[in-house]
Amino acid sequence: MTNGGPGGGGDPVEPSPPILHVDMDAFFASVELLDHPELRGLPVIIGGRSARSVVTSATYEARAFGVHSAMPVGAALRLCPKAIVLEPHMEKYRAASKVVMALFREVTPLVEPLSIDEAFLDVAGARRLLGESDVIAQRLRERVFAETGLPCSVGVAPTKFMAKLASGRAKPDGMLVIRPSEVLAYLHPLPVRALWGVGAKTAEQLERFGLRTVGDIADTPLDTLIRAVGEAGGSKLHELANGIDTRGVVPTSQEKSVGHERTFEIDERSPEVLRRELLAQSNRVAARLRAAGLVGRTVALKLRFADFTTISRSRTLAEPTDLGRRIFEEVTAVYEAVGARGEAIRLIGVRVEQLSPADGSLHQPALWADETAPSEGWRDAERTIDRVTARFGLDSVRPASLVRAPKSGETAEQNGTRS
DNA sequence: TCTGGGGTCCTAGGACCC
DNA sequence: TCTGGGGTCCTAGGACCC
Repeated sequence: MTNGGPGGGGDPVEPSPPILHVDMDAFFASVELLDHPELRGLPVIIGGRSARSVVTSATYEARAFGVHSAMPVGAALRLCPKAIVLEPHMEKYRAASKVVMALFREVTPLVEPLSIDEAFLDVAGARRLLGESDVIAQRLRERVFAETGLPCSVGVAPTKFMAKLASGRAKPDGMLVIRPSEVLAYLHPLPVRALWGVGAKTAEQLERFGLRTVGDIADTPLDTLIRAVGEAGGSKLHELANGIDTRGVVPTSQEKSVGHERTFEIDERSPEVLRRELLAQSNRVAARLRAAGLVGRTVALKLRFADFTTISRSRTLAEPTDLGRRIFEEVTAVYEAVGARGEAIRLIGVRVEQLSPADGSLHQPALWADETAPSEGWRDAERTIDRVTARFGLDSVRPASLVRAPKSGETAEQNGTRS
């Protein structure tokens, strides 16, 4: 309104959109290629060598054959017999992740890591110093590649959801800016599957209501959507489909749970082996809680049987804990209560939920103080183990099966689903 | 070569309290 | 003691994401 130009002149310049979504391309595979330059240009798959392992990342050369993450390695090799399979090295990926996240933080402190290989950046404030957001994004891409040799794609948009959509469309090694005025035109022709939170089941459900595109959803009354997919999902979908996404970029948020699980190469029936696995997992969960300065109140057991049916049983403690011994006690009691003794177990896992800071800042201290006092000895002992473990680098002995999949694969699939 | 491992969020029912 | 409704916590399962 303060603007001079009456009527004529150029249309007011649209502000450059404030949100960046940076997504590393085929992250694990790209990191491995740094150590194996001779494999560049070839189909490479990252995955374990056990019969039950899945693809956690694949180069674009492999994806051209239809390979994507979460696919069993065997199936991937059937599609692409010449693919080279490399075992994952999580420590390496975590280290690379730290480097790129640090580069992001040089642009703005408002960096929200979404997983090991992607993050949102709010550059609204950085624009005055660094230029328009598309310039920031392009420089960041160049910088990341120059410093790490790793390619990434960036989406630039007015909201988190649109930025993520844009980075997906920009892949690989690209950038896409979606301006506020372009949002709806961009969004509405896409299949519902493009919406955050719409997976196979929800898409199927929406299809039953005749809803195929994002535009269809935007045109549907809210109460119909809620009938289709539930209260929360319906409202979320309605907003996203109309380009509304009010979530801010939040640099830090507290973890809600910590867990470990393992799928056996061959289904396990031995109570002794399962007990030992629960003990090892309890200790690892506890060590991670202590390292993060957290305690948890709920201990959960997860079991997957030979036929893939999966159950979980949990118990809430009177007092939160970060002790492996306590977690183990509880989870074995829960396991015994299931009465699955002797059954073939495919997967077993331990998770601790309802986390809070160990210093008790959010808890009333006194009530149970007397009862917890005796366990302080154990806590000291476990802290000592943590220190020794860290000191001698025993962490790096952890099995390579601690794998987190990168976000690859999804975009190829999305592209494919368009009719 | 059937289906990993790390998570988050939502729903629904029951207990329990007011 | 024919009977309601809201709020919160706990548990189990499932969808979804990377």
